[in-house]
Amino acid sequence: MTKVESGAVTRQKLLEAAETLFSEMGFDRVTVRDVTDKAGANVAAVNYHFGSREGLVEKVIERHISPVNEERLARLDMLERKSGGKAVVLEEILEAFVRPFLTQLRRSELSEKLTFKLMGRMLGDQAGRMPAAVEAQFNEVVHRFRRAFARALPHLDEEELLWRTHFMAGGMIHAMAHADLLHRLTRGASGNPSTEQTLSRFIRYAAAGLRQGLVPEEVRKAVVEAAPDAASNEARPQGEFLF
Amino acid sequence: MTKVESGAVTRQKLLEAAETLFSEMGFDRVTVRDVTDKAGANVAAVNYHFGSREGLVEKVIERHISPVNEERLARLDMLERKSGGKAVVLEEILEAFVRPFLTQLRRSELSEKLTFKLMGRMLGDQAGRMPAAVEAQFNEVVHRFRRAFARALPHLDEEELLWRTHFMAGGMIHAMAHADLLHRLTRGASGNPSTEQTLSRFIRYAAAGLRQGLVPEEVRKAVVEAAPDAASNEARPQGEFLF
DNA sequence: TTCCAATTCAAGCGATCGTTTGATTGAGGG
DNA sequence: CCCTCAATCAAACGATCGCTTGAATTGGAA
Repeated sequence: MTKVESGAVTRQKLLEAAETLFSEMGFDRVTVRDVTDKAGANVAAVNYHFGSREGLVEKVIERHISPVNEERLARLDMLERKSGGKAVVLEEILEAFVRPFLTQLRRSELSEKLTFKLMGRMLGDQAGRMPAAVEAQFNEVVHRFRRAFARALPHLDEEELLWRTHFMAGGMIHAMAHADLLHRLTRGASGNPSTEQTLSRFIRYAAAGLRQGLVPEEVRKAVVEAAPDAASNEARPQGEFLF
Repeated sequence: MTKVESGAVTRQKLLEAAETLFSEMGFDRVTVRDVTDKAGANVAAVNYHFGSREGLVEKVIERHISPVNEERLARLDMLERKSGGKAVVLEEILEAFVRPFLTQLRRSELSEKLTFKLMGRMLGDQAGRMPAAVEAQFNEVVHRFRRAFARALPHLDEEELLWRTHFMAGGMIHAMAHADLLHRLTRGASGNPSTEQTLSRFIRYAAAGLRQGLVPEEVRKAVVEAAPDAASNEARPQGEFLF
């Protein structure tokens, strides 16, 4: 093993051990020694490679969240380019919003259920543990998707939309956090439950809830054409909340 | 102050201090000394009155969750008695499921936003912090409401229902956990946002999602009458998950 | 008043926390 | 060959953790 490789290997082992432990026990219950023991490294390794315990936590979060948010924005970009000025279909927005988590599944070294549990912990967490860069990314995601939802659901005022998107995000986060349990409960009942099927279930559920109260198509069209870009001059609400 | 009162007062102060701190910082980040300092009590008071730190945590959880679950079951009882054998309307089940949290608001000494935040933490938490009695209560709640939902939504198979109810519960929990933020974001936009309005929003959102794909009434009736009690002999899934 | 039992208190227990230190290691370049 | 320097290590740092102890305090019973 070369000299430069050696450090990178330990660093990687620390990250993987931390990810596993964080997903199983939560960020607060895991000690630095838990991580270094599992990684087969010295106690000082965490501070050497990540500066501090919190530096390790932030790196773990960033490595899992950033690719998701990037793919979310890329997918939404593509949808909006494809639709050419018209509102994107609600189900497509929802897919752009959720599918990146499945992509991340394949990228990760962790098992499927641990990855989801970790995601659930990161998003459900109230403490401000997000690195500044990730938080800025979230602000962008929130802003972009909010506008997309607003255009796809022109019958909802700003406040109603805000609450409904929160109900939606909460369902997604909660389902991820407990995906292992749900899969265990349903296994055997109908064969092997695929994550793909769960994604489809969620999109159908959320789309119905978001659309609720939708006026008939003819009326909707009239409203949209009367105020085709009413959502563009909205005040951008300051972030703080995650998706 | 009488002798017997004195101990009860300190005990109460400890509980209230703990509730506030837990809701603000989470169960893990609060130390025993944080609690006793805020309560103006001695460090030993927690161990004297609650046996241990964990005993305090369990008492706080029990005091907030148990009344909610009791009211949930009482409301569902009443609905089922009222409907006389027929399936209860979905919106009524949802109200029986969520409204008890608003009742608890008035019972609590904490502010509205802190109570909700505390509820969100307790329900969203992955760690098994629930006292055994509360967990047994949750099992009852899950079982009873699952049956009620199954009867109100006969077009859904067991697996689909399980996922949808999880999406529903996640939306509720997430909204409670971030209720303070949401109210802050929407305040001013449309006057004073009432919790009552939020409850109504949630019920409409969740009902639409749960109903999604519902077959027309005539077909549904035929299905129900062909297998009027198919849900009664289901295997009762072991608990573990909360609502 | 005397006594008792519940409660509160200051002090400190051992354990464990995140972090630091200074020595040691070992592969790479001259 | 020796020197360099990133990397790892054992050891220990001060701080803080939950919890215990034994004495002091308190109000009500005898």
